[in-house]
Amino acid sequence: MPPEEPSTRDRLLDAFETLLVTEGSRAATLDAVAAEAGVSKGGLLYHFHSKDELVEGMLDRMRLMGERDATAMRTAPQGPVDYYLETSVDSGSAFDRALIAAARIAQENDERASHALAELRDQWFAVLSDHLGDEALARTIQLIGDGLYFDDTSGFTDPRALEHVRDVLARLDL
Amino acid sequence: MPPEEPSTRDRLLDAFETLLVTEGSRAATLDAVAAEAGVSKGGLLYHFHSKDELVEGMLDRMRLMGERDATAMRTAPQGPVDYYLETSVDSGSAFDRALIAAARIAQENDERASHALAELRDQWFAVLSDHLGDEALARTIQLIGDGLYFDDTSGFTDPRALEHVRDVLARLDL
DNA sequence: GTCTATATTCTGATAGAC
DNA sequence: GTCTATCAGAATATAGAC
Repeated sequence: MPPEEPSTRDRLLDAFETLLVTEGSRAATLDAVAAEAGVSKGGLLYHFHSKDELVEGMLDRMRLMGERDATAMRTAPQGPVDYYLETSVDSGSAFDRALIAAARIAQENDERASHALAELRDQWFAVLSDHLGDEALARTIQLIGDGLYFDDTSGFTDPRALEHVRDVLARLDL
Repeated sequence: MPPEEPSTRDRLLDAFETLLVTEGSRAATLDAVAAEAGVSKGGLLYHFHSKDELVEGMLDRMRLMGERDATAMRTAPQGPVDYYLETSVDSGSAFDRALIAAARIAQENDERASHALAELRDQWFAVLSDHLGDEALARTIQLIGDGLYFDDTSGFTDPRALEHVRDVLARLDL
């Protein structure tokens, strides 16, 4: 069967994430989300009764994608380290967008978002640590990934950053 | 002479930064900033005619602290690398608070904030690169610093992170 | 399921008293 | 320099028509 059109509900979550990522949390109003998704505010509020429910819907979807990502990382042909570093620079994937959006929400002092992100990080660290058998190295690589991610989402783009990291890791026989 | 009391102007900038860092940009309203600084909204608007001027005042103050930080990094007794990594975990200093606050503003699509932060990053990279004579290593260390900073400001605290990084850098004869 | 209309509160900003 | 009073517009949310 052909791929289904995204439901209005999913288009609303997409719109919410897009606004959070590109314009920040102050711009992600119900009005703006509805307009971005091409529905009225009343239409939005039928699917999500409040802004809080919009946040919860977004985090639920992110957690689902997180499960799949951890599996992909464990079984990646290039190995978990390279998979992790590659996916730390924003590929524009739906998962990346969800992660950045959740980080924006977490910064507004939202415990649910902070907690969901912390759980994802713990999963990633477990995969790296299991694979490398070296906690210090696993943590350092996670920090490099965090740095790549932070730079990328902050607009500090160095196109050669990943190449430089691989160069340095090679000196550690990785 | 004794240290001066902070001016109302400085207390307003402090309050703005504190709210941005602890509760995010949505919470940093003029009302909230005035209350946090212990003045009325009218009092605030005497010193800063608009929210935009508040942002500019904050960035100006941050740039000033940035100049001093770059000098301190170049002349640090423990060397630039360790100085940089140490100051990448939030020490609670006024400069750290300003950096985090500026990052929050930058995320709201503010070019002035993004540009000011990019200039600071270029200064830090120049000091690291000059000292190490190795661009790949300098960039990797900057990424680790970014990761430490990101984790710290996101509430992902690993008290042994810095220790782990030092361990790995030692394997590179640093 | 989606829309329009409306109520309520919040936000940024002005004017003018003290 | 700081305050109170006030306003226009935005933001979240409800009610009810279609």
